[in-house]
Amino acid sequence: MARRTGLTRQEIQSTALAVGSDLIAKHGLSKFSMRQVAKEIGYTVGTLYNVFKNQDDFLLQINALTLNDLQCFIQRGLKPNLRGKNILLNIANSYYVFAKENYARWRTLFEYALAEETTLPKWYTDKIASLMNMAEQALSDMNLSSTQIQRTSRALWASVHGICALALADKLALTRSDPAEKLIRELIDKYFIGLTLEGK
Amino acid sequence: MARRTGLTRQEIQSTALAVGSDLIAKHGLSKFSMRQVAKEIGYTVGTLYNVFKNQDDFLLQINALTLNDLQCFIQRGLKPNLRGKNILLNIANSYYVFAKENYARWRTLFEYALAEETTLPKWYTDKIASLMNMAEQALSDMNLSSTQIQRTSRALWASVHGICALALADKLALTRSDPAEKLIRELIDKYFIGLTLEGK
DNA sequence: TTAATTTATTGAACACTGTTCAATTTACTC
DNA sequence: GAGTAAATTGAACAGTGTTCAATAAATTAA
Repeated sequence: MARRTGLTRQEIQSTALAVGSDLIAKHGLSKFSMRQVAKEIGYTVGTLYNVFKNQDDFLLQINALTLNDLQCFIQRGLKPNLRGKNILLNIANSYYVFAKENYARWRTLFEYALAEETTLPKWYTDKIASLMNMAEQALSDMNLSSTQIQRTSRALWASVHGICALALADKLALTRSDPAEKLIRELIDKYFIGLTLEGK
Repeated sequence: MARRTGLTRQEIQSTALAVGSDLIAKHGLSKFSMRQVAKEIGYTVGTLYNVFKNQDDFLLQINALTLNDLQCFIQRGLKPNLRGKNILLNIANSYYVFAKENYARWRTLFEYALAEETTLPKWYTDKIASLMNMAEQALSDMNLSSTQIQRTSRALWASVHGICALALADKLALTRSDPAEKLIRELIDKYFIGLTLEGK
C-alpha cells in the first residue's frame, strides 16, 4: 500500500502528537513507544519516521505542546488586580496544580529534555524563557534592579519547581496539615520579607 | 559451565553494583543495560537475574549507594563551629557540588526512584529521611517550633534541589556573575531574614 | 570412593524496542 | 495514458529486559 488519500503530512503529525501525549498521560513515559503511537493512529512505524526525525524529535515536540499548555494554564489562572508577590504566588500555585494534574507529561518535560546533551533548538529555549518572563513581569513594578529581578525570578521559579518535583514524587513526607501549597506559600512569603527588608 | 569457584553471591552483587555505578557515571542511565553489566563482570545475564530480582531492583540498590555517597560527602564537607543558617548553607553547597560532580548518578536518583509507583522499601525511605534530618539538626538550636523546623527544612531542601536540577540541566540561563551557588545563597539568606524577622 | 543432591551458571528463547530502507502503491503532471 | 514524484509499507537489524530448561560443579550422604 502507499499514499492514501486522507491525512496530510501535517495532519499525521498533529494526530500522532495528540495520541502520543495521551499515551504518556495515561501510561507514563516508560510505557511509551513509537510503535504504539503508529498503531493507534492506524499507520506503520515507517510513516512516523517519515514525519518525525526520531523519537527524540517526537518527544521534543510533545514537550513543546506541554509547555504551551502550561503557559496557557498559568495565563488563564492569573487573577487580575494582583501585584508583585501575589502574582508570583498565583503563578507558583498554578504551576503546582498543572504539574499535579498533568504529572506524567510534566515529568516528561524534564526526564527527556534534560536527558541528552544535544543542544535544544532556539524555539524551544525561547518557550522556556517566555515562561520565566512571566515571573519577571510580576516583579517589574517592585522597585528592584534588573539583576535582582532576574535573580529573584530564577531562584523562586527553580525553588517552586523543586518543591513540586519532590512533593509530587512523595519524597517530602508531607502531612495533611503541611501540604506542598503551604510550603510554596511559606517560601515565597519569607523570601519576600527578606527581599524588602534587606535593602533598608 | 556452572558454579565456578571464586566469587560468592555477595561478591557478585557488590562488583555488579560497582560496575553498574561506573557505567552510569560514564555513559548515563540511558545507555545502561543489564547485559552490559553482565559482560563487564564476566558473567552472563542469567547470573545477574539470579542475584537481583530485576532491573528495578538493581537500580534501586545503585541509588542506595549513591545516597550513601551523598550523605558521606555532605558529612565530610561539614565545617565545625557553624550554626543555624550557616550549617544549612554548608549542606546546600555540598549538595550542589555532589550533584555536579556525580551528575549522571545523581539524576538516576530521581529519574528512577520516582518512575514507578511501586512503593519504595522502608530502608530506602529511611535513608532519605536521614538526609533530611541533617537539615533539621542544623535548625534545632534556633528557637523554632518543631513544625516550623520541619517546614523550613523541607521547603529549603526541595528548593535547593530545584535550583540544582534546573541549573545543572542548563535550564536557568545562568551567567558567570550569577551562578547556581549565588542563587542558593540568596535564597537561604533571604528566607532566613524573613524567618527571623517575622516572629517579632 | 562413589552416588545422590543441591546449587550456580549458562545460553537460547520470547516479546519487545528504535531505526533504516528497498520495494511497492498511489497520486499528480505532462 | 506514460512518466515522475511522493507516501506507505513491512521486513530486517541490533539492541533491550526477562524467563527457564539444561548443564556442570560443589556439597553431602552412603
